[in-house]
Amino acid sequence: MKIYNTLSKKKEEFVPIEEGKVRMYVCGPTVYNLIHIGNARPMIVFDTVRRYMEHKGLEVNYVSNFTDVDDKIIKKAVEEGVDAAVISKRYIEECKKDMEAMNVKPATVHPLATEEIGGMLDMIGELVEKGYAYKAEDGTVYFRTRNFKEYGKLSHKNLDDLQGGNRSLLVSGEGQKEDGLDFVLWKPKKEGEPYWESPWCDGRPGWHIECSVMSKRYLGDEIDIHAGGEDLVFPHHENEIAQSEAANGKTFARYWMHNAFLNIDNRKMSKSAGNFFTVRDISEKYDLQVLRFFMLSAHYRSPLNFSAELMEAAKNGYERIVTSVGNLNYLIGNAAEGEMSGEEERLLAEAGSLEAKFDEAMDDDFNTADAIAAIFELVKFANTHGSDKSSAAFLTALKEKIVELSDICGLLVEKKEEGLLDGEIEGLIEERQAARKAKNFARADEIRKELLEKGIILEDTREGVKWKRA
RNA sequence: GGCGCAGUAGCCAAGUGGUAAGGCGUGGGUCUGCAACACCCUGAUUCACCGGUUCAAAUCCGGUCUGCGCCUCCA
Repeated sequence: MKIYNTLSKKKEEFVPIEEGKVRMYVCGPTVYNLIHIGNARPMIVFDTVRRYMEHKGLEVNYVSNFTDVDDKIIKKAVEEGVDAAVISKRYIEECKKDMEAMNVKPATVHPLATEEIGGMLDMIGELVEKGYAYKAEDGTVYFRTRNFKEYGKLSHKNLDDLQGGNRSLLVSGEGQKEDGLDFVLWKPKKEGEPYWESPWCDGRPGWHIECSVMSKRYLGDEIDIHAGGEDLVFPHHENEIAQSEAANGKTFARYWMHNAFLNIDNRKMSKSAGNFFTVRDISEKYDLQVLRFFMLSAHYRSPLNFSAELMEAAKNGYERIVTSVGNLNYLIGNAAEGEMSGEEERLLAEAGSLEAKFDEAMDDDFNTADAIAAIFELVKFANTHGSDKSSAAFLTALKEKIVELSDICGLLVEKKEEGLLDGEIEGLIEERQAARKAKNFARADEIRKELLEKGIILEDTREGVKWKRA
């Protein structure tokens, strides 16, 4: 299995620290609002990475935090006149609902920044002790960036170039830093804000220290994979490396994975540009499986553009897989029991090569676009070779292959047995069948239209009437 | 200004030295009362452009154009 490592800018063979086990940390969202579709990309992408690793038999300890103390949360709390914890709690719950609808597995642990303050105080204290951090006049604790010699190794930046980019000294507190590159580990409270006591001042942690500490607490000093959106490479992840490696004296993470951004209509998504969508917005129009399918249709390191048109195409593509599985299930229900024929066994072996293609794609830095192409080829194969003459064993084997590969991508393609239709609708379907038999097609079409208005789509197949919800 | 990414059919998107996967859409056909589903056929002599290296390039090198990202909160 090869993974592209931002550190080396190369694909590297993945070798876990401990054989058979993976320690993985994914930077989670700041919970000040419903998550947007940009937040959804890393969730879906890295959940897929996890699923594939688990499929390969690796045990993945997957940790993803919620940042629940932050300026934006406080701002929102002030607006609503409630406690910051009310805001973060609310949006964590909402986020979990969205994750479930996208079929993103809950992490092994979802730590909250506010519950890890003790660890942060410890790490900051250690950094101060080792000379990597210092307290300024007002109690703010800064990281002494230039003391960490490898600073810039992840983002491949040169410290002096960064210095040039640091144009403004107007940012509050800037004047008390020893160096423009130094960043905040702990900052003093402001009136009305949540705070914790510390040896330096009453205040709250800087953003970067949170992840360093939560990763250490749940995964140890040295982990296999640290992941997040590409915008986090600098400064967030660079700073995490500096903090963790300065404090722990060990390599923080061996592999750094970053997903590219999601754009909307070829523009960066932003509230001010008015092209901002939450996952909840999308769920009003689409099954979120469609969003998941869409996200996986391109490689995670390529920018992905989102538009209404592209979502429609994704919906049609996703439904092609669902329809095929539905048809297979239908055929299985009506197929005669019995052995697979020699020809069927030969065909099944042929289909096996498509599974190999899927694995090969995923092994190559999680090339989900290629992996999904393999699923489509399997769908085509099943549609072509599965018929009412096939054995149940053959049909079942084909179906299971499609469902299993889709499941590795976190795509649910087998529709659950829908609840029984209510009597009125069933009556209409029967009436329509009678009308069709009597060649009263006008009435038959009228009923079909009526049912469509109730969200029931009818399809007359060779085997009988099928229906599905719109 | 510094650092970096990308440009493959109408659209999306794999492919990083050996002669262009897959999906969506379009058009035609089979099936079907019709519709839907499905299947068959339909698509780039060509991979932004110009040079170069090579027996061989979408893939490597140089240059040009275009779009984008990071350097500041951001997935």
